[in-house]
Amino acid sequence: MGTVTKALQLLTFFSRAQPLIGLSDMARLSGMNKATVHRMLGELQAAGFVEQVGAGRHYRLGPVYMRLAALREHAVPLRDVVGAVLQKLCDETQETAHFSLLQGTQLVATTHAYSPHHGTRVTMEDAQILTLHGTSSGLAVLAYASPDFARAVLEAPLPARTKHTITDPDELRAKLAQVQKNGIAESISGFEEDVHSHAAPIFDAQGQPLGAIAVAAPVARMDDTLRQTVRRATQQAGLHLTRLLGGFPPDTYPTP
Amino acid sequence: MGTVTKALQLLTFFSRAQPLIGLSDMARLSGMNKATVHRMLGELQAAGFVEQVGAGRHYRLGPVYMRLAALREHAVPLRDVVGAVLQKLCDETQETAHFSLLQGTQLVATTHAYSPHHGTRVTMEDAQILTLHGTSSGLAVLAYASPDFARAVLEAPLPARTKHTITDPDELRAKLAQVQKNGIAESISGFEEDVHSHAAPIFDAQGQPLGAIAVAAPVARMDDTLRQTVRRATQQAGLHLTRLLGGFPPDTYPTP
DNA sequence: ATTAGTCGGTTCATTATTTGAACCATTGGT
DNA sequence: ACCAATGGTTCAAATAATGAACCGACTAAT
Repeated sequence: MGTVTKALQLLTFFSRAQPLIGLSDMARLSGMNKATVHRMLGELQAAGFVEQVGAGRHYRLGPVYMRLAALREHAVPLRDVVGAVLQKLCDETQETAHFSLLQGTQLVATTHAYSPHHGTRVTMEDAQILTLHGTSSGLAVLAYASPDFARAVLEAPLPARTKHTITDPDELRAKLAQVQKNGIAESISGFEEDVHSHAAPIFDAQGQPLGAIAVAAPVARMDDTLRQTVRRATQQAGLHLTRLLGGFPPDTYPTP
Repeated sequence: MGTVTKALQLLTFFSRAQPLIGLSDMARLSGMNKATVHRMLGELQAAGFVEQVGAGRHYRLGPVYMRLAALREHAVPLRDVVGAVLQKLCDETQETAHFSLLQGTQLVATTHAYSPHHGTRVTMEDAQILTLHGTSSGLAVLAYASPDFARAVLEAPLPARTKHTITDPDELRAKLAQVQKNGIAESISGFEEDVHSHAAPIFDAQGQPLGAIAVAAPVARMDDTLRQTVRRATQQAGLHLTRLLGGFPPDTYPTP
């Protein structure tokens, strides 16, 4: 492992739970010698990637990231980042993958990727508005939204898009509890007939859900093998995208 | 110079004008050997700090910055970053420094730092609203705001806070041209009597002014020496803060 | 008051990594 | 067909990274 890699690895130990790390801790965490870590932190500090909080105390992430993040966003707009994750999820599952963004109280499916693997596939309209109670994406968001928001949604009228749409608030509450337990939401024909979909929430920097990533397959194709694949891949993609967007799953989010 | 420093230096060559850099270019820019640069970019890429756009093509900034920027913001809120810059500016000039944020059409002075060096000093109210045409901060913002915004402000009634407030639109337009030329705005007793202030605009990631950083001194103390010091320090602080906040001065902004 | 165990930071001989000139294989322009 | 770029690779020589031991300062417990 090269020196640069080792130095950059140090940055990965910072987290919201541990924004300040001392020299000895860092040496322990990285498994490297204290002197080595000290020199590396010195170089990282000189470049602004890390800074020391007081006089000779702990280290924390430095001031360069705002600028670099802005440059990155300029070079690769979020749309492209989302698109790349969707493409990968789509390749892994061979089914339609889509991303939806919570805009106010509406969940809008903004981006999608189709798999060329099957002749039949679930298709999406552009900027389709998804119901919060009738889609897996909606349930994924609701399960991690603020209690106030979820209550408001469940107390409002719950239209049935299909004859399978769950419209009973209590039944929905039970479903949300299950989503919270598994970290992934599932909906069978609740929005479109013959569509079986799974979704994972995407979180912002405050740990609030900002949208969801989902995989939608024809009901007929959803056997147990595919279901396992989809669930695993969707949850991973969700965590990955959350991370890429600079967000953080809340502490209550289950680890896969 | 350590290897880590050299590798991190590579990241500084990316800019909005040059978001994609090839191996040879990078070697030229850094003055290092191509093989060295190649290995470093490889390590940076493995860590996600850089990525390759196509198959074996140019490099661009990687996906890690969103996350790191979010962590940094969590550890050090913007308020603290602004505060640190103000404190430094205040120390350098021995006068009151303040930062104001453009909120809609209102410019609000959100943070300030006082120098203990003099018995008399300019004091600020909390969340004081600054006029766009009567303060140096306002002029700094106006000079770099969109033409539509500036026109709308100049066509609206221009109240005079003091007898020195400039209220003639043409005279103001001339002043704005001067600000655009120098990159720094100046106002003498236009908002409060006996206050002589200088301000530099702060830009967001789109190159739009989001606020200003300013130094305000009693008129009596503003001799030529102090004026030079203040102008230099304010402009530097402005550029520095813009950079720290992930913003970019527009191409039209003069280099000091 | 003494001790023992931290901490951040430093030293320097040993070691392993980095370095760079020369070298491919491709590509695009003339 | 050629030339001059490009991205990428090789390997002996040069250099920088490493880590055990050490320092002084501090804290908590004895």
